[in-house]
Amino acid sequence: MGWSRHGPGGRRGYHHGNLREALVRAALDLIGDKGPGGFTFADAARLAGVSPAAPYRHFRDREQLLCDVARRGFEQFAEELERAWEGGAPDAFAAYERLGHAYLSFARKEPAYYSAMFEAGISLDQDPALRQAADAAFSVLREASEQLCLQLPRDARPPALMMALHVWSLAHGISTLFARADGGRRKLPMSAEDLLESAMLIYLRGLGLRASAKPRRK
Amino acid sequence: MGWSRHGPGGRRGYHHGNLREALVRAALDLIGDKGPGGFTFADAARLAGVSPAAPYRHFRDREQLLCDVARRGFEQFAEELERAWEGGAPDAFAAYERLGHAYLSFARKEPAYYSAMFEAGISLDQDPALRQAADAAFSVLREASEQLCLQLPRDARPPALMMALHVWSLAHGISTLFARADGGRRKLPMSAEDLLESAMLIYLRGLGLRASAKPRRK
DNA sequence: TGTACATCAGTGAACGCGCGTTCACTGATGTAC
DNA sequence: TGTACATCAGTGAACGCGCGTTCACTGATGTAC
Repeated sequence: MGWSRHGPGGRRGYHHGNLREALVRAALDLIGDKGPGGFTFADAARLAGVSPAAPYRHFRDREQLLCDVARRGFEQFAEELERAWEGGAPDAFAAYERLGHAYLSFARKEPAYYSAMFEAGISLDQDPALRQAADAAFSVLREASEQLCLQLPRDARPPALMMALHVWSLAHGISTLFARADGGRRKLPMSAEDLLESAMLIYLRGLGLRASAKPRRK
Repeated sequence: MGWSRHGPGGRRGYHHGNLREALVRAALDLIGDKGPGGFTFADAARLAGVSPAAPYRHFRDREQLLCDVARRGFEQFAEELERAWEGGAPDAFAAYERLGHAYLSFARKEPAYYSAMFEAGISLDQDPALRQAADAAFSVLREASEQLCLQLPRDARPPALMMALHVWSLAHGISTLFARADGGRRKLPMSAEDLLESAMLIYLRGLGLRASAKPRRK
């Protein structure tokens, strides 16, 4: 089955119509099932309903397809982080927490993208567009950190880049250890979301940051 | 070459003498080179200098070999963490920091073990000894957290298990993102070690913990 | 101490399988005039 | 509007390869007596 050319609304006949997209979606499906190492070019072709030679019209090889998947993943990731941060409104502290939630939510909702982005072992250097997408995603976190830092007195501000790296590491660690689709490898006394939120609160308190005292009601 | 039967001190002849060990070491070598997904049973046999059928005398299949590697990894990991913690002497705060360093140091020094343990996708449930080894490693961190918590006034103590999970996630995130043998995917303004140390300091400060003020000189 | 025998731990050939990749090809689509 | 032709995006057969696994086997080792 999969996204063969016979889907409703899709073109039919000799030409698939949108094979490139179909291959990407097939790859995502397969990565979700078997991990980034377990997906094969031939499998993707089969799932898309074309012959094993067809993918070569669109991707040089398996690696390039994976790379494309990762790039799309980073782009979507950046979008979702951006949407969660929303310029730091209404206040930076609350928005920063939303950012953390969005990170975890993406890892949970799109495990295949997340695998391709972080666990497929592809180098960011092999494609400028990939690196750019990855940088864009990280920038959201970095800029949010910068803005949040502004709430501290000038002489108590940590380097925002370091702060971003700390939070990223924390979110990535929790995502990979506890937020897998398979329910994680270890029983937790709390959800991965709560785990990240509590860790971020403690970390931010360590920096001298606290939730603003203003009432949250609008 | 590899650990064939002709190594100095090894037995020679028809019987390998210590094939089981040799296969484990070959697997580690291969995982180090190509990741846990890239190693094959046949490859391990070749590297150990035996026929492709020989490994079946010692391991049911590739999965079981991987599982054995992971178990050994956790055992060594637990040992090194234990050694770093050293009962929390001379003071728990300093020992806790050593624990963080030991975590990162293991991930850096034994990337193949680390991959097998955390990235090979093997379930901890498939082998009681594996789970036990993994639990033992985590226990070191949990017990250290408990002990460190005792330095806080009773009404300000966080759940030690949560604290252990936070620190583990942080260390794991930094290890996988920045402490890979390939130098990491991203240029850092600081070493992974410094990154972890600074994050832990901030986190612990957030809990109300600080380095003891006593002079460290003996 | 020597011998017969059981058991252990390898061999090497063979198999079926699926993958990546190539090739000449062909049906479908788009465009110039 | 119609036709010729170039280009595009697929097909399907074929290949070499390495893997996992099995099988009957055999050399080496250990043990009973």
